[in-house]
Amino acid sequence: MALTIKDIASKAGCSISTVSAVLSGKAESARISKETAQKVEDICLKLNYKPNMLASSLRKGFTNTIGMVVSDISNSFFIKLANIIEHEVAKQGYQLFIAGSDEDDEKCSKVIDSFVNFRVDGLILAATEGSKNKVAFLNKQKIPLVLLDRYFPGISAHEVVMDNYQSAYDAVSYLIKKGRKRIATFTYTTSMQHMKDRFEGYKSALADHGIRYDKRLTPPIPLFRESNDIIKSHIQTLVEKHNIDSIFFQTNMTALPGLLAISELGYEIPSQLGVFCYHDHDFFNLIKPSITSQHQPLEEMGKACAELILNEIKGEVNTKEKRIFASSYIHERESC
Amino acid sequence: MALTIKDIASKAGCSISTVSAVLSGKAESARISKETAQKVEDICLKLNYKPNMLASSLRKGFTNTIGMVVSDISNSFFIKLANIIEHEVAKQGYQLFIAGSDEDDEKCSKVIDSFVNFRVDGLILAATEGSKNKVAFLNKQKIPLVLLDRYFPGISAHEVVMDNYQSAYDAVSYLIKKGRKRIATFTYTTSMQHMKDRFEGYKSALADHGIRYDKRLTPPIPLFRESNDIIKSHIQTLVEKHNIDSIFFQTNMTALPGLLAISELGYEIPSQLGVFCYHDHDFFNLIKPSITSQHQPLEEMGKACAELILNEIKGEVNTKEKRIFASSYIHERESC
DNA sequence: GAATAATGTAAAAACGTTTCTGCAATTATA
DNA sequence: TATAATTGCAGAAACGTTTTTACATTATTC
Repeated sequence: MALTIKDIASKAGCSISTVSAVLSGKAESARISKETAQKVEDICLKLNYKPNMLASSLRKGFTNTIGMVVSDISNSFFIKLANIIEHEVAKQGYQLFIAGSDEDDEKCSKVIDSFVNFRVDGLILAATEGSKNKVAFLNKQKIPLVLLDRYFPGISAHEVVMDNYQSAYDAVSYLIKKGRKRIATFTYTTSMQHMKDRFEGYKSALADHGIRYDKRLTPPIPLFRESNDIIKSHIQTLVEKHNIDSIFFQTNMTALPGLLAISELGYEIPSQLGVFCYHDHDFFNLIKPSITSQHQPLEEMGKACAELILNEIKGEVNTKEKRIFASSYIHERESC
Repeated sequence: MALTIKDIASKAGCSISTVSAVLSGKAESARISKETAQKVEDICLKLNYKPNMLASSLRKGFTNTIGMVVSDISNSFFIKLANIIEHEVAKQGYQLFIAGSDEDDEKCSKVIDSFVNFRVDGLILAATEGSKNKVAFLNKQKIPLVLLDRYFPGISAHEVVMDNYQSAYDAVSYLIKKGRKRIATFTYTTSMQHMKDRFEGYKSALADHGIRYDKRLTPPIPLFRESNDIIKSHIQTLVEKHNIDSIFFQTNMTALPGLLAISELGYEIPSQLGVFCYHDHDFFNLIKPSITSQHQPLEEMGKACAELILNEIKGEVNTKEKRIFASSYIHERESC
């Protein structure tokens, strides 16, 4: 078994309380003599003592950890955010743990429970569609929580979200200004509000520019599991039967298979088909032609997220539910 | 504060040992009556009791968790592996925690310590260059460990690695067979063995095909931090001054900026410059022309990794250090 | 009908920390 | 020189579980 504070104490010829005081930097206030402190430290170093956080956290009542649940751990949007948040909270001595829900309600609930069981001090949550109750539960348990990217009408919580409506509106308006008139859009079927907002943005932009909304140009894409072929056949139909001149991809999840499909079908971007993606992506510079997208202020979002959760953990009770809105800007490239 | 087993016990009118037995599925063997068990379960459900894993693990002496440290959390190679491993170990009731070291020795050491302090039951480690001592330490502490991707000569440990030499050899041979003769290669400067192996593969392939090794075609790329410009200027020099006809990118870290640079410099792939990447990537199908690469058997590697670590945790002491070699196959596309 | 076995549960120790209280020895104060 | 304050530490309780042991009560066996 691993070394304990008790082993150190007996090697050093002192009590465990002395060791504890030294190790937690309280040697001064506990009036431990320099020599004793030094001896304890030397022994710990030599024996490579590693404190047991389970015991420590159990006793202290907090863990100095934050759990982050994202829908898709391979989505660069979330990974970049996670990196930023990780650095921010580390500055205050917190460690960030990241887990993915695979956009699955049950798994989302499970990883949240797991974090709660490990008594993380706070949670950052990019929730799944059916997590409303879970969020309500976390609220009731007064577990510090920040919702990221996704939110629920009727649930009040700290939130860091994007201006989904406006970004979509701007994107579609941009396409229209570029002369596109038959604009298809792809998103996955979901009841989540942030996606509804984007869809509304799409519709409003059309309406405001006098273009009739055509439901046939917005085929529903089921979430996950080889929707790639579905997307491909939809694109083919839309081009061949419905004469579209552009596509607005509302998510990474549809954009990446979509771009692949367009390439496989041999459609020319941007001459035959204009493309606009909601999320930016490192690779969009690499692809030829490069892909125009909305660019999200990840730095800003991550920092806001970190600040909100840390404030909540530290019990700044006065901070009433806050919703931070992040706005995007269009990264113009060659695809439309 | 959160509910405890004590609260449940008093609500149910029984002792905490009874509650514990029921909750840990030992109602039968502890001869708890059906009614009592049912009552306890009902109360837990109604009150939404969440067991405190800190206490539980402290007492039990294990956490049912595995820590995984990767060099770069945004590298799709590692994320995909992590996903596979996560699913595999979950089958046996283990939870995987993932952390990134950013290829930094100190951070790597820190996250390992953090995992050790939290008493994970095992560690999967894609080590950084200077982690040899850390690995030796983990060995000495008898902490179940599997090295992934990177290994250290002279350190014996369970390992899941690729056939770096052979993959590189095959890649370069492929380029040669396609008529390329002036083959540059890019990797980052490191003393890590897996990278040396790839380099040796490159050199052997040249030698075996009667091509003289030209050091000028293998410029050193410093690890991290805006090496993008360096890569770009190297590529330009190599093309303009050294007349290269192809590049073998040995890592994602050089391949992605490299491809971007080639695109920016306006060199034509594959006519002017052939490209071969060591790691496969989802986007390599999307880019035009699509990029030829070695394809790694991630499924196989992940499963091997999970099996090794689980065996070690369960104390199959008979399993002597094992090195699992995964071999790649060439995914032929259009870039060379 | 007495001894034995089975049933259902409670009590207590333990896991490795942190933290509060106590206390002897030394030094300072009056 | 007696009292008070300070110094340097030890002891013990507590955190929320799990697990072992103990112990009444009831049922079974001879």
